[in-house]
Amino acid sequence: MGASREGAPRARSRPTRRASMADVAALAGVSAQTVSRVVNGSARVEPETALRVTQAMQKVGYRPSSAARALATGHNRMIGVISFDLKTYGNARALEAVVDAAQGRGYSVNVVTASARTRKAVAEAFERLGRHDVDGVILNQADALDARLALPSGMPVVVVDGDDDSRFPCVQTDHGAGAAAAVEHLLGLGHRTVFHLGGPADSFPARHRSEAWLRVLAAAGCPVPRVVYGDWTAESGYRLGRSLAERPEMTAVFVANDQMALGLLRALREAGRDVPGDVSVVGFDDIPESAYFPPPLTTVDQDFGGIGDTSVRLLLDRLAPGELPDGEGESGGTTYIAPRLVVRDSTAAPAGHQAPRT
Amino acid sequence: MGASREGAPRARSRPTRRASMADVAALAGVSAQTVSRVVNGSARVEPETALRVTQAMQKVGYRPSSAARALATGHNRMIGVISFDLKTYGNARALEAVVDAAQGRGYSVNVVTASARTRKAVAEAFERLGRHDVDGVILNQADALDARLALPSGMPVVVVDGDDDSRFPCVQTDHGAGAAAAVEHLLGLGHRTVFHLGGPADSFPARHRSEAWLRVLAAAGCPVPRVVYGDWTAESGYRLGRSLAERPEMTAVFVANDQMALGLLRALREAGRDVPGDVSVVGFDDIPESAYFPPPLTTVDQDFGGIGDTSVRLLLDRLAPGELPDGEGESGGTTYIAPRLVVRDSTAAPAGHQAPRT
DNA sequence: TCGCCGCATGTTTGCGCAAACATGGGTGCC
DNA sequence: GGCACCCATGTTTGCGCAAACATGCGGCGA
Repeated sequence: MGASREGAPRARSRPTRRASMADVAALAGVSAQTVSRVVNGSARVEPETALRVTQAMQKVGYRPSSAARALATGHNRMIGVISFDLKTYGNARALEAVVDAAQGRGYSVNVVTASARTRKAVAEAFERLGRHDVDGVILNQADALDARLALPSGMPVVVVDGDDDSRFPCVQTDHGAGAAAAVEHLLGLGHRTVFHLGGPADSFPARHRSEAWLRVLAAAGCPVPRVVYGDWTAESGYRLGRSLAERPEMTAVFVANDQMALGLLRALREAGRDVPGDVSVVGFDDIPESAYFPPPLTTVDQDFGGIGDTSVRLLLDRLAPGELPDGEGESGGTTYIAPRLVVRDSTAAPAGHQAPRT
Repeated sequence: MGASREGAPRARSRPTRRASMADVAALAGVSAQTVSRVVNGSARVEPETALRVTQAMQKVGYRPSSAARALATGHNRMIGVISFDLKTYGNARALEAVVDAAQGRGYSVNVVTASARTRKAVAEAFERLGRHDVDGVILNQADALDARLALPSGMPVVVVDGDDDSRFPCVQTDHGAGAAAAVEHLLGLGHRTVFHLGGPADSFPARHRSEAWLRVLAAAGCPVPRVVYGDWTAESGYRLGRSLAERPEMTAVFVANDQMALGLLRALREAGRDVPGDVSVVGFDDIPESAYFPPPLTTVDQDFGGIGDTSVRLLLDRLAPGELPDGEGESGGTTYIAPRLVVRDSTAAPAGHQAPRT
C-alpha cells in the first residue's frame, strides 16, 4: 500500500487526517478529557465550556473513532447477527427487526450469513463473526450447539427460533400456539381432520409447527393423516400438493408456510378442487403476497417486531451486569412471542357441513 | 475445541481478559511483533517460530482485536450498507448479495436501515452509519445526494440502483434493458400496445422501468396508454388493476414488479378476464412465488449476485489506492448488470392473432 | 475563621496492535 | 577476505480514547 511516506512525527502532509479529540481540545482550549466528557454527555461540564467544545467539534468536523473507544472501553456497541438466506421472507424480516431494535438502542449490527444449513457453512459463519469485536450475538435459527463450536466462550448469545439451550436465552415465535390456532380454526369449521404439509425436518420452526398440529389432532381425537414434508419452497408445495390433491377425503390442510401453500393451491386448482369449497388451506408467515393468493390465504402472522425487540433486549441485558460475571449465564429461559391467526378466504366449512361450531 | 478455561497468566482480577498478542508472545518466547507477523501472514517468519506462535495462540485462545487493529491501521475491514425495508424482496436480496460478496473478500458488513423514504429517515440512517468506522459505504437505492448530507466527506461510496452521481461509482440492474425485453416480448407476441402499471415515482428502478416501457412503445409507433403508478404492493396492484381490468382494449400489461402483478392478476380474474387468454402480464423481479402465480408469471430476473459482487469490488477498489488520494474520486461511471426475461405462462399472443412474429 | 467537601477540569496511563526503525548474524560477490 | 546486503526478529512509538487519579477553587457548617 502506497501512501504515508513521510517520517515526520506528525502527519501534517497526509491527505486529511481525521480530527481527533486532541484537535478539538486544542481549538476549544480545554483538555482532551473534557472533550471526551462532552462527547459522552457523562460527567458534569460547565455549560459554557461544553458549548465551546461543541462548536469546536463542528468546526473541525469531529467524529469520534469507534475503534479507539472500543479499544479503551472494551466494547463496541455492535452486535452480530447470524442469519441464513435472506431470500426467505421470515429470515429477512427477523434480521430487519433485530437491526431496528438494535439501532433503537444505539447498537449497530454486523451481519454474517451462512449459505447453507450444513454444519460446515454454519461453522464458517460463526468463525467469520468471531473475528470481529461484537459485544454479543443473535443466532437466527442456528442451533445453539453450533455456536459453542466457534464463538468465543463467554460471548453473550441469544438464540432466535432455535433449540433451547439452558446456557442461552431463547426467543421464539410461539409456533406451537400458531399452529394450534390454525388447526383448531379448521376443526372448528367442522372438518373431520386436518392434513399437514410440513417444513423441512431440520428446521426448528417446522418441527414445532408439525408437533403442534399432531398434538391438537390427537387431543381432538381426529384421525391423523400421514405428513408430507417440503422444503419451504412453492415448488415443493406444488409437487407434494399434487399427490395430496388426489386424496378425496382431504378437506383441510395446514401448511407450514405460505410459499408451500401457494404451490399447494396451484396443485389443487389443477386437480379441479376448489378452495375453500372442497379444501380449506391455512398457511404460516403471512407474507405480503398471501392476501392476494387465489384465494386470499388464511395464515398465521408472526410478530417480527416483538422478536427483534425481545432478542435485542435480552442480549443487551446480558451485556450490562459487570461485563459477564462468568458464572452468571443462568438465564436460559425461553420467551415466546405470540403469533396471530389471520382468517381470509381459503378456509370454510367442509362441503355439506351445516352449522360450523363456534 | 470448546474448553479454554483459564490458564492465562493474567485473568486473576478481571473475569477473563482476552488474551492479547503480548500473552501469546510471552508464551511462545518471541516478541509481540513477531506474533503480529504470524497473524497477518505478512512478513517472513521462520516456519519453526511460526509454529510455536500458532500453538501458543491456540493454547491461550487468542483472537485478534479488530478494534486495536483498526486503531493502528486506520481501517476496519468493514463496510456499511444502507438499505430500505427488508420486507421488499429485492432489497433483501441485494443486501444478501452484498454481504456474501464482502465476506468473500474478508470484509464484514454493518447494516443500517432507513424506515421510510423520507429525507429525515434517510438522513438519520446515514448519521447512524457515520458514527461507525466503516471503510466505505454501499447505498442501496438511496440517492447519492442524500449521502453527501451526512456521510463524512472523503468516505468511499458506491451507489446501487440510485441516481448516478459523477462523484460515485454506480451499479444498477439494467432496468431499461429488462423493461425493454418485457415490452418487446409482448409486442413480439402480436399485441398492438402494452399498458403499464408502474412503481412509485420516487423510486429509481421504477422510473427507469417506466421510461424504457415508454421508449420501446414510442420506437415501435404504438399508442401509449396512460400509466398508473402503484407502490410496489400487491394491494396497489389489485386496486389499480380493477380499473385497468375494465379497459377492453387492454391485452398486455407490463407491471413494474411481481407483487403488483399478483394483485393485478387477481383483479383480472375477478373481472373475468383470462390470463393469458385475454390479457398478457409481465412482471419484474422474479420473486420465488412468481413461478406459482395463477398463472405462472413471465417476469424479469435480476442478477443480485452480480450486483453484490460488482458493488463490493468497486468499493474495495476505491479503498486500495493510497487511502483516497482526495482529489481522485473521478470514478463516477455506471456499471449495468443485465437482467434476464423469464417467460412463463402469463403471456401469449392476443386473442384472434394468427401467427405471432418471432 | 478554619477545614472539609464537591465540582470542574487537567494529567497520566494503558487498551492491543502495526508501522517504522534497529540489530545481529549469515551469505554472496568480487 | 572484506564488505554489502538480506533475513529473522526485537524495540519503540503512537493510533484515539476513557478510566483513574490529581488539582485547584469556592462555598458552607461549626
